Amino acid sequence: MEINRKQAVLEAARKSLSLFGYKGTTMDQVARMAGVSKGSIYSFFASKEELFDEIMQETISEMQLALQEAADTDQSVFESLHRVLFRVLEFREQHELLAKLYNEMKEVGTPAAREAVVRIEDQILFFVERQIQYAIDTGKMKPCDPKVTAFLFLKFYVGLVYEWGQRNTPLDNESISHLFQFYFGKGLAPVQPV
Amino acid sequence: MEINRKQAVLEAARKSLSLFGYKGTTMDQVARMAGVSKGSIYSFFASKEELFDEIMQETISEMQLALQEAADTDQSVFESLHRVLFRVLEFREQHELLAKLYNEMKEVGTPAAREAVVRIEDQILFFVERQIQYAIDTGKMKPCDPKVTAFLFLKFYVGLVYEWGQRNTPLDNESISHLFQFYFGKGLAPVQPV
Amino acid sequence: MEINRKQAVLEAARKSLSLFGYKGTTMDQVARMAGVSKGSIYSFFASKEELFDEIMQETISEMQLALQEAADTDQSVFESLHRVLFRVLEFREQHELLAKLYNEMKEVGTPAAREAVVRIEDQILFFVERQIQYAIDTGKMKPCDPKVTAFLFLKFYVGLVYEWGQRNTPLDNESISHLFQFYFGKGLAPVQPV
Amino acid sequence: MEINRKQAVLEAARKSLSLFGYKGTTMDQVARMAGVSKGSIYSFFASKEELFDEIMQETISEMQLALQEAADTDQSVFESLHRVLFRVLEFREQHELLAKLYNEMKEVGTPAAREAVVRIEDQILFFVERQIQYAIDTGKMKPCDPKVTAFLFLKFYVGLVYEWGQRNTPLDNESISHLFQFYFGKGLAPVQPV
DNA sequence: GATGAATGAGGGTTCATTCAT
DNA sequence: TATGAATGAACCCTCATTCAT
Repeated sequence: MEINRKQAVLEAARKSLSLFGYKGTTMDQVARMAGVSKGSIYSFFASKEELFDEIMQETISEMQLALQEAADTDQSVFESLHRVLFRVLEFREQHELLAKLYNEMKEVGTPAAREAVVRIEDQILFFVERQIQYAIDTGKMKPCDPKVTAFLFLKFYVGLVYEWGQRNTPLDNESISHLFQFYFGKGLAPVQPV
Repeated sequence: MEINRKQAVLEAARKSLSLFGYKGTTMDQVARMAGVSKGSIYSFFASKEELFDEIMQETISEMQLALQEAADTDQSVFESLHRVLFRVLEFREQHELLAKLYNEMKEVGTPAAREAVVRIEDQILFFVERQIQYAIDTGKMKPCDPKVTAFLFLKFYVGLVYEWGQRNTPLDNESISHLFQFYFGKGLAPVQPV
Repeated sequence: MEINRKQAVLEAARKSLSLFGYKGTTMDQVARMAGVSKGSIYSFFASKEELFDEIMQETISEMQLALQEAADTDQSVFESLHRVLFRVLEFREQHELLAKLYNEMKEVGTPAAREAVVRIEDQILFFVERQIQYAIDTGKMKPCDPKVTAFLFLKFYVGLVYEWGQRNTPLDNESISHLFQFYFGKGLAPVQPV
Repeated sequence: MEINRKQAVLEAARKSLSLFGYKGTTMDQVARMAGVSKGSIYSFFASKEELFDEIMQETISEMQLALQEAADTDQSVFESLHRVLFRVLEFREQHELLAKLYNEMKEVGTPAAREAVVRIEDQILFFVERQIQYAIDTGKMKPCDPKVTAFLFLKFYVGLVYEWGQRNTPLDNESISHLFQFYFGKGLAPVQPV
């Protein structure tokens, strides 16, 4: 039973963090959302900060594992790239959470937590960057700055996947894949530009 | 003299909000930064919330005005589009502030303030959307969903302008303009795809 | 078996009280030190307060018994006096504990517990007082206020026995006895003892 | 007005500490006793600990100053000794407070505060010790261990002055002086004083 | 009007006590 | 019966808001 209760706390905290941020999340609220008492939270986590550190570490570990898996299988460039970005899709909420906390934590976070957020972002970016570089080298992509391109790929994905869905009909994964190919692959200029 | 004092408060509050967010901003800090007493703030604004509502309204008004100006002058489609997006660039910080507060305010903000943030985003998006629709209709752009495209344009801009600069060498406006044309105009696919 | 468990709790509680005081002693700590569960403590004692009341009562009973024994045996005045004070020596720690709790309990203690502490002190003092009065009456001691003298005897003993040892090399019982005779014996003995 | 309020807080805190100890003293209680709000305390002192550090430092400074004054004036041994001990009398409550906190602080106190308590006790003892040593050297006192004797003098005084009065009719300073001379004076004086 | 000292509700945390197992 | 996970009242501290000067 303990594991479920701890998980419930983590779940509630994750949700509250996404909705209200670090300062906006009170232990009372987390306790209420998790259906446990305030005191119980402190039997699992020594402090509010440690609770949120654990959420970060957990999220980061999951993402790292996913990236590793995606990177390990050797396949064609575009497939690999898609796989990685789709992996990121699956972590849409976690990613959003990290980004949010990253911003708020500039002020209050532990150095360790902030480091971790920067690291995971960097890892994703670096992985995408390598795929792009390889695509360029093998002539599958026009020459471009791989760092900037990787950054924009990520923005594009997170935007479509997470933010678009907040105020419009969410897009399914296939649509997102098509849009990705449409905008980045072909460009918007008409074939015979005026 | 009163107007200057009120402006100083607004300026200080805007700065503190950008740096520390809503909860991280204390009235003491705003008073100190503005060089006025805490009591004075309350002679201008009934509450912390009202102060920040006013900042939002002000920001939104400025952005609306800028958009209006950009929209009013009748010019070729791409120029108009660029002008609008460049206008948005000039409000990079305000925009970031709005986004930040929008997230944090989900909890504490007045409904009015939250409405306002949504509205301004919608206005920008709608304006860009119309430009895109017009470009499509006149054959200057490949057929595409104008709503999604407008959304991605904005993400792209905000990403390059604000977020890229947070951890890399910031890009000047010209570079951003070139990158915009490069990615969206031509696409990344090589001319003779393999 | 139950008796042993209860005794273990009492022992642990007494130790923790000596070291950390009433507020500094947690039920968790007592349970850990006694090697029983927290719940078990509550099967023996209705509350933290009752547990410590019982420690007081127990300590007081032991001291009363010792005093009674010392008082019952009829011997010469000085011997009797010494025996009583040496009895008190043997309870040095309990006595210290009582004094400590007495002070801290002013706030939280039950009236009964506080009464008890006052009573035991009074009993000791009264016993010593009688010995002194008898010594005066039989010309073995210079006339003096027996109440004040009893009080000072006790201070003297507790000071030498408990407090001196906290920051200096502790004195053995014989040394203390000598010092007692040295300071009080000679000072109070008449020039021509009867 | 501020000074009075701060003084009121110090006064209330000192009182509460004497009555209930460190843990038994709540900031709410101090605020109530001082007639100020809880928040006000924190405008004078950064934390509960700092408040009590200040009380200790203050007490210690006063006692040091008093000792210095008493020590500086050069007079006959007994007079000087009395003056010092009477000085100590005047600080009866502070002294009691220090001793109490010293015990409780073993667990929770800052190292600085604990150091300070030990230091002041040592200073008093050392001063008395020197007086005694001098008295022995000049034949005004029987040979004895000056350290132990100093310790007992202090116990004697504090006992008579502070503790006796808690449960009996308090003694005035003159009575105490007489008792001191009666118990220690005669006992220690050589039969044929020089 | 301008000031900032004063207030107290609310947040994080601890721990005596309870109760399902 | 014995356990210790769970509870929540109460503690220390912060900060938006008020009001005497």
